[in-house]
Amino acid sequence: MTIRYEPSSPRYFAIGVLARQAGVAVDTIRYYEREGLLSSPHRKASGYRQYDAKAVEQVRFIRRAKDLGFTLGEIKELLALENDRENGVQGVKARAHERIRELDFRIAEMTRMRDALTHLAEACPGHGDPGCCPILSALHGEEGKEQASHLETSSSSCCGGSHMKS
Amino acid sequence: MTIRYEPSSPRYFAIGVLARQAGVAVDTIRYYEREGLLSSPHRKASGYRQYDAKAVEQVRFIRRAKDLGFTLGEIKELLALENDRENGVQGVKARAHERIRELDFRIAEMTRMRDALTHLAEACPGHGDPGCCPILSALHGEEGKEQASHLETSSSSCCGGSHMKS
DNA sequence: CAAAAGTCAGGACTATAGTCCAGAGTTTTA
DNA sequence: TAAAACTCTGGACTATAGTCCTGACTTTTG
Repeated sequence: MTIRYEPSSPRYFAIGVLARQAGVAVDTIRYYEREGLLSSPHRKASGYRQYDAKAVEQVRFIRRAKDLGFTLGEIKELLALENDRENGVQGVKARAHERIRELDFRIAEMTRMRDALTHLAEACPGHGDPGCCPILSALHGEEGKEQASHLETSSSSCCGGSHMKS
Repeated sequence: MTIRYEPSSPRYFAIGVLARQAGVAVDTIRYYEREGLLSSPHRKASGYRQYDAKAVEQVRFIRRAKDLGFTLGEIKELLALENDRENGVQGVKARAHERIRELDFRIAEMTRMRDALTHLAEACPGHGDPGCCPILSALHGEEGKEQASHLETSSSSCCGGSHMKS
């Protein structure tokens, strides 16, 4: 009857617990294992999978990376960094640098996009003539005097300055 | 026989040209049209689609957004900004701000990830004891003294400082 | 100790984002 | 003008990333 707060929490737990902890479905865990993203866990005699806290972190990592737009294949690459440790540190460095370059690229692109959108939001003040903002037009490629900047030139001479219908 | 450099380039071109210009397959263009990402273009009497320069920008925009990890559904949302212009500027602002928040989040997450990887690359100097770097261990969730930082705490007391096997 | 809840493997099924035909008509070009 | 290249619609097919189902077995719990 004494409620135990699991002072030294039970080292191992079942797949359902892992799933709940990591915020994914049980099937997803098994799927990740099949796909080689999660190494086969220890099994008890019954065949039940046994996980520990590390597994939770692993699954969460996969989730985060996936949400950031990485494919499972790419995530496997990321996780492969760990494996490379056995092949020597050289490979780790190289792979890490590849990943960093890719991340830098994505960050830059996203930042451009965000800046363009910020401009858009600032420029159209929520009142006045709709159709005023060149970025808005650029988004879809409106007939215009200048070639539409189309969300990619972050700081064109935008609504902030002087703009008026012809 | 006089080669024309198309001084005022032909306003319209066919789907194949658009595909080449935008760097996608013809089928992809038609698919985007079916899915409502691209508005139905003008057709000539024969039924052939007729595109202009704006279309190229539209497709490129879709591609860029997609490469940044947006789903076609999300991109449709982004493109809907343009449509909202007719519903007034209010909606545009709101949607733009939503998108901006989302982009900010992604950028932050990616930056964290990149920083962690940079640490990893810097810490393991390409020589010495493999298994030295706590981030590397953290990546996969190694048995360790401290709870693995697991690529998410960008500046833990990492290899840069003092680390040694137990 | 029996029912309820959880887990197993394997395979079928889903959504997204295309990709690839087939057969017919259209445009270009040699 | 005839062949080559292109485009049309509609439907079948692919890869990715799961999700769901079945029937049997295991563990928990009342």
